[in-house]
Amino acid sequence: MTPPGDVDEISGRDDGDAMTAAPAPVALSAPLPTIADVARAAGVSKTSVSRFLGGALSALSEDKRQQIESAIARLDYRPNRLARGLKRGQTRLIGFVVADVVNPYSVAVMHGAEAACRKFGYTMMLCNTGGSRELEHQVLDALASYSVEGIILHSVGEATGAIARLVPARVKLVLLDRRLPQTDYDFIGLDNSIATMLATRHLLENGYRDLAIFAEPLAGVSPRCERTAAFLAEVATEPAATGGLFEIDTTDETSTDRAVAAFMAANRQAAPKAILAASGIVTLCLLRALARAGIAIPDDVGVVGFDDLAWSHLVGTGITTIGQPTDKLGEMLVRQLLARIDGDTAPRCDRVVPGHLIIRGSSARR
Amino acid sequence: MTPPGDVDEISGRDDGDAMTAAPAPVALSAPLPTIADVARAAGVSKTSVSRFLGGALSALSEDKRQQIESAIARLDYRPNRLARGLKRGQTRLIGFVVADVVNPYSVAVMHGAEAACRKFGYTMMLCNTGGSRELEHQVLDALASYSVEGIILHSVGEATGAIARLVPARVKLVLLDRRLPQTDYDFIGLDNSIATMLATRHLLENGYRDLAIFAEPLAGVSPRCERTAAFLAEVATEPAATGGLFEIDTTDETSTDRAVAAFMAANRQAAPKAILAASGIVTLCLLRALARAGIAIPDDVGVVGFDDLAWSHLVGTGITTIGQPTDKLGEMLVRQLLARIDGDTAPRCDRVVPGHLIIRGSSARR
DNA sequence: TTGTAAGCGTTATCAT
DNA sequence: ATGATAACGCTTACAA
Repeated sequence: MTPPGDVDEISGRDDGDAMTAAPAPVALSAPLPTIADVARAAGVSKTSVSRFLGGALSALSEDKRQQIESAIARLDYRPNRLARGLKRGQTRLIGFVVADVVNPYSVAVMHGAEAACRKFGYTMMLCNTGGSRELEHQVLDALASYSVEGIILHSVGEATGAIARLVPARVKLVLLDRRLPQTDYDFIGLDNSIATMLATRHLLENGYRDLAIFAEPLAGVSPRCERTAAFLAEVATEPAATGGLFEIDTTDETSTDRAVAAFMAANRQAAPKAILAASGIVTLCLLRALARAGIAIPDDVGVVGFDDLAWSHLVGTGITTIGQPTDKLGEMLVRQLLARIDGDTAPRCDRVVPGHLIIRGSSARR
Repeated sequence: MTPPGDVDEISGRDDGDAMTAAPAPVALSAPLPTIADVARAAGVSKTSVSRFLGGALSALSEDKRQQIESAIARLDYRPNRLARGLKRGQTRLIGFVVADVVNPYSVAVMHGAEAACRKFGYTMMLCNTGGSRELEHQVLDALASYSVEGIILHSVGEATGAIARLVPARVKLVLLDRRLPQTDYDFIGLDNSIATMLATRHLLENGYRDLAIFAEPLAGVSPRCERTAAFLAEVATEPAATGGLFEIDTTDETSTDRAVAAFMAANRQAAPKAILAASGIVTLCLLRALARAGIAIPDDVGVVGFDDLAWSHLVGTGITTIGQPTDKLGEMLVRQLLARIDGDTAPRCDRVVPGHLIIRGSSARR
């Protein structure tokens, strides 16, 4: 079928390797076929092949179309995205910068975002900052150097020059979960006020009166601040209730131990106590500390935690949690980015999704 | 300081936007500076700038070196990695293809791998296959189209054409956790035989005699097969003990319920029962099923699970688990890849790391 | 030590 | 409908 002259030198240049009857049609060290190879094999110009690739079918005769199609299949050709990106400025790359990759919340959102990226033909570059400003700076620069079209940023909590520098690089940015004060970047996250109110109200309604919110050092990180503020505001609506904030260092066990001891030792012994953990990590640290101290849930203290984790209902009689639609968040982030990439110039978007309370044994009625 | 003529037209071409006193030195819609811009600003050739960038300091006069350095700083220039990759064939990109991004095991390894990538100047592209052959095929193709230099593959379990196609594309491959029969790709994972033996022996030594291993359908997936085989072999060393395999569908609760019921109803009522869960996901499903059935751990049944999860010690009196050095695995994977990229042609590497048993209450002595 | 020029694999412009 | 040809931003012979 194929004239011998057309066959692009597949002849073995291998030395030593005597696999003469190799099933793979391509020699091990053959250079990858380029658009030029396809053009030659199909007897057309590179331009025509490019048109075929770009879907400009209308400007192609059925004749050539078939020739090209078959040549592509024969050579197992696939376009080089780097070259395409360089020329067209469309890399179809999206960066996901996360403060903590092992945080189940981030992972869950990442899951949704990755799926959305793939759905829309994008590929995700993942970077972890570990909560370090320096690293965040570094990875944002790195992503920009790859000409990603957009970045989803779960920031360390403050606006940095590295973020500002994305703008001239034409990289679209959307913030996840954490707002950046004084900036007007798009934002998507949880409706912290309502979610916190829901949880706090639930505790109050179930008879808890001496409340506390455990959080990582607020340090201006928006969800921590918002949750704390909403918690205190809600507690204030119940005259008989008190509420306080305990900041803990999640990397230091004794920190949580101390906070727990301080809270449990507080005066109002008669008032049923409960703790709202402001994040999944804090929930974990808190539960560990309570276990170490031999404090019973919910008998000695009620517990509600942000972020519904897979194991929430396995601990004790189950931990009451605030769930977030993480997959949906991931998809929303990508969609928002793609809209901007497509030229959407609407004013800053600030979209929040509602959390839902999943009531389990840890906040049982008192 | 800077002669006016040297300043590359920063002059505002903005229409409408009247931010005359903008703090950012670069106009919003200015094209990014290229190596040519730097060369012009520094009064040297592109070549010299490229040499500077490439660290060819020896071939550069101190004079020009400073000029270039200052020009780069002035323009806030950063090289375009796409262009560099296209020309040099070095993209500094590594793909991580994982069967299940939300699996804590994968996440933990990813954490280590991401850190290693960054350490060595690489950036990670993350793809999730959800265990689908088709998706694996698709994402491998996508990664190849970006000319990643290497891929870490947590495969769906079988060798596919998509994997074979990476070879002509000169993409290095290293398998994580799951071997691919009939292939000779580099492999790094857990020493399943020893880890399983450790866990099984522990159960036997603690008096359990009626054992079972719960696993997802083996389907030729190597860790599942190896763990099951090692489990059965170890059980066989104890004449008074019996052991069986229960395959469960982790996406269907009733599947685990049925398996648990079947195992618990089995004859040998006198023999203390214990279950070895062959993965973190299975452990989770198992614990849920036991909770639903009201079966007490370890009184009614002992439990040991693969993969040490953050919450392992919070459930009941703690779940005995087999921990893996996941961060180390991640780094090993990247190092292996980089070695191959650097031209290492050593024969197929098959490296296993030892797991360690973390003994908690779920396997207490009978 | 420095620079010129030719590509890397695409797409886009402009002819034809 | 089709095809030269010039970019995209960079590296690298090869010259000087």
